[in-house]
Amino acid sequence: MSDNKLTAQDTDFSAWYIEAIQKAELMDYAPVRGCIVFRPDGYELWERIQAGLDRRFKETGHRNAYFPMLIPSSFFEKEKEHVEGFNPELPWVTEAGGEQLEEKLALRPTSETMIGYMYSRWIQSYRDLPLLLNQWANVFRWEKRTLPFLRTSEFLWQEGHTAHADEAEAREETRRMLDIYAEFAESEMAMPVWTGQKTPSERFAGAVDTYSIEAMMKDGKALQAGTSHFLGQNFAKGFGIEFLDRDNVRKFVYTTSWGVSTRLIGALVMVHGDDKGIALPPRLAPTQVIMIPIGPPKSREKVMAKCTQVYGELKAAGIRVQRDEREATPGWKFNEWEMRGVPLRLEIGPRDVESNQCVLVRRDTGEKVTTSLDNLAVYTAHLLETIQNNMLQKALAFRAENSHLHLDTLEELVMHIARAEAGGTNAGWVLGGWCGSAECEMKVREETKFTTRNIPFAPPARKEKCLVCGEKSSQEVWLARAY
RNA sequence: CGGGGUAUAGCGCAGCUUGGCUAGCGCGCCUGCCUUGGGAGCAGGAGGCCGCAGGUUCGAAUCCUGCUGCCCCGACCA
Repeated sequence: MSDNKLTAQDTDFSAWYIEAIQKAELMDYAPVRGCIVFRPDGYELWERIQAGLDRRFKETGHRNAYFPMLIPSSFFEKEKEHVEGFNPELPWVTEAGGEQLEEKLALRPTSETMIGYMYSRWIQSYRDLPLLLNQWANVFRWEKRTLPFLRTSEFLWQEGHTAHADEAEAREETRRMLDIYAEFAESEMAMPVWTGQKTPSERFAGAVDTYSIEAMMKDGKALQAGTSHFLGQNFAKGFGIEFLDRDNVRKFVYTTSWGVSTRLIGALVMVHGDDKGIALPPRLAPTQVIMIPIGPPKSREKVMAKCTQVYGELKAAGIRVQRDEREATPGWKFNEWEMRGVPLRLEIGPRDVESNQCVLVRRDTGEKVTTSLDNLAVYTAHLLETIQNNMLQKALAFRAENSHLHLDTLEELVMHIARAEAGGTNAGWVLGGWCGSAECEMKVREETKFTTRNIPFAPPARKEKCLVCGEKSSQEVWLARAY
C-alpha cells in the first residue's frame, strides 16, 4: 500500500473498515460481484468460531449433516411468505450439460425448504422426535449493496434445524440456541450483545417469532449478529412434516431454525478495532503472541538462540506463538502486527538476553512490561486471559456510553440525532417505549433512519409510554442505525 | 434498480483542459552494502494492451460514441 497509515475511524469509519480488513489480510475482493476470498487469517477466525459453536451445539444434543446447495424452484412455492422474502435475491441454475433444465435450481439462500422436504420423509412417529440437526454451509443472497463479511453474495454460515412434537419444546429450543449465541459472543468474541425479540416487520420470512442478538459497532451502529426462529407449523404444513403421536393422532411437527454467519468476523473487527488496525481477542486470534527479535547483526546469533528457546516453551504450553525473523526494522514490525490485531507482542533484544528477561506489549492497552523469562509461559497465559477480559470490559463500557435510555419522545430523539450529527459523534442506540404498532415503528424509521433492533428480554430501563404516539407502552425496544 | 463519481505498474496518484519525442512520481518489490528497543540509509534493478470495443486524425492515455467494472448516496438483507 502506498500509505501505511489507516484512515482514522473518526474521519471515515467505513473507509477505515475496508482498509483494516484488507491490510490485516483477512480478505480480498474476488472477481465476482459481491464475492470475497477469505484469506488464511480470516478463514482461521471462522474456523475458531466454528469450533467454539460446534462444541456447544454437540453438547446440547445436535448433530451435523449436509444438504444439497441446489434447490428445486417448486420448493419455494410451498411456504408463501418464504418465497416472497427470498425470491428477489436468488441466483438460478437454468442450464447444465449444454441443455436447459426441466426445473430450474436455486442456489440456496437458506435450507428450510430442502430440510423440510427431507424431514417429511424421515419423521413418522413421536419416537423420531426431537430431530436436532445442524449444517455448516455456504449460502447465496444476491444483495443490491454488498460489504465484506457483513453482506456478500455468498457467505459461510451455520444453520440449525430442529423438529419437535410440541410447541413448548420448540420454543424452548429457539431460546436455548439464542442464549448459546449470546454466551459465545461474550466469552469468546469479547462482544456484548442484547438478546431479544424481533418486531413483526423484521421477522424472518416464514417464521412465527424471530429472536436475535444485537451488537454495537464502534460507529454506534447496530449489527444483527445472530438469529433464532420459532417457525411454528408453517414449514411442517408446507412440506407435510407429520408424525403419529402417542394418542394415535397424526400431527404436524413444530420446527425451529437458527444461524450465525461469517458476518461475525466483521463484527469482531468493528467492535474491537482502532486506528492502529484490527484487534483480536486472544481466544480467537490465529496468532496470540508475536515474537520480534531485536538487535544489530553482531548480536543476532545470541538473540535468535534465546528466541528459539522461548518460542519452544510457549508453544509447548499451548500458546499460539509466531516469530517474525524477517529483515525489517523493529518499528515496522510493531506497526504491522498491531494492524493485524495480534493480542500480545514479545520483544527480545541483546539487553534482555543478558538479564534473562523480555518485553511484553499489550495490543488492547499499549502497555509495556519487562518480565523475567522464568515461568514466562504461565505469565503469558494469564496475561492473555487478562486481555480477553479487558476487551469485553472495554466493549461493555463503550456500549453503555452510547446507549441512551432517557429519550421519551420522537422530538427528543430527532433532536438527539441532530446534536450528534452536528457534533460529529454517533447517535448510538436509544431504548424507546413502544406501543407495538407498525405505524409507530415506520414513523421512527422515516423520520430518523433508526430501525427497531430488538425487544430486549432484560431491558436496562422501563418505559411507560410509546416514544412515538405517547400511548401506554407495552414493551421497550432498541432503536439504532443498523448495518 | 434510480442519482453522482471514477478507471494510468501490486497499491496510491500526476499527465488529459490546448493530441506529438522513450508515459512519470511516491510506496511496495528484487540485488548488494549498511542498519536494528516505534514505520532507517545509500547504490543498482525489474515491473504498463493507459478498463474494453469502435470512431476522428499523419499521429490518441489525451478528442467523440458505446459497453463494462468499481466506489459513494437513496428503496431490500445474516
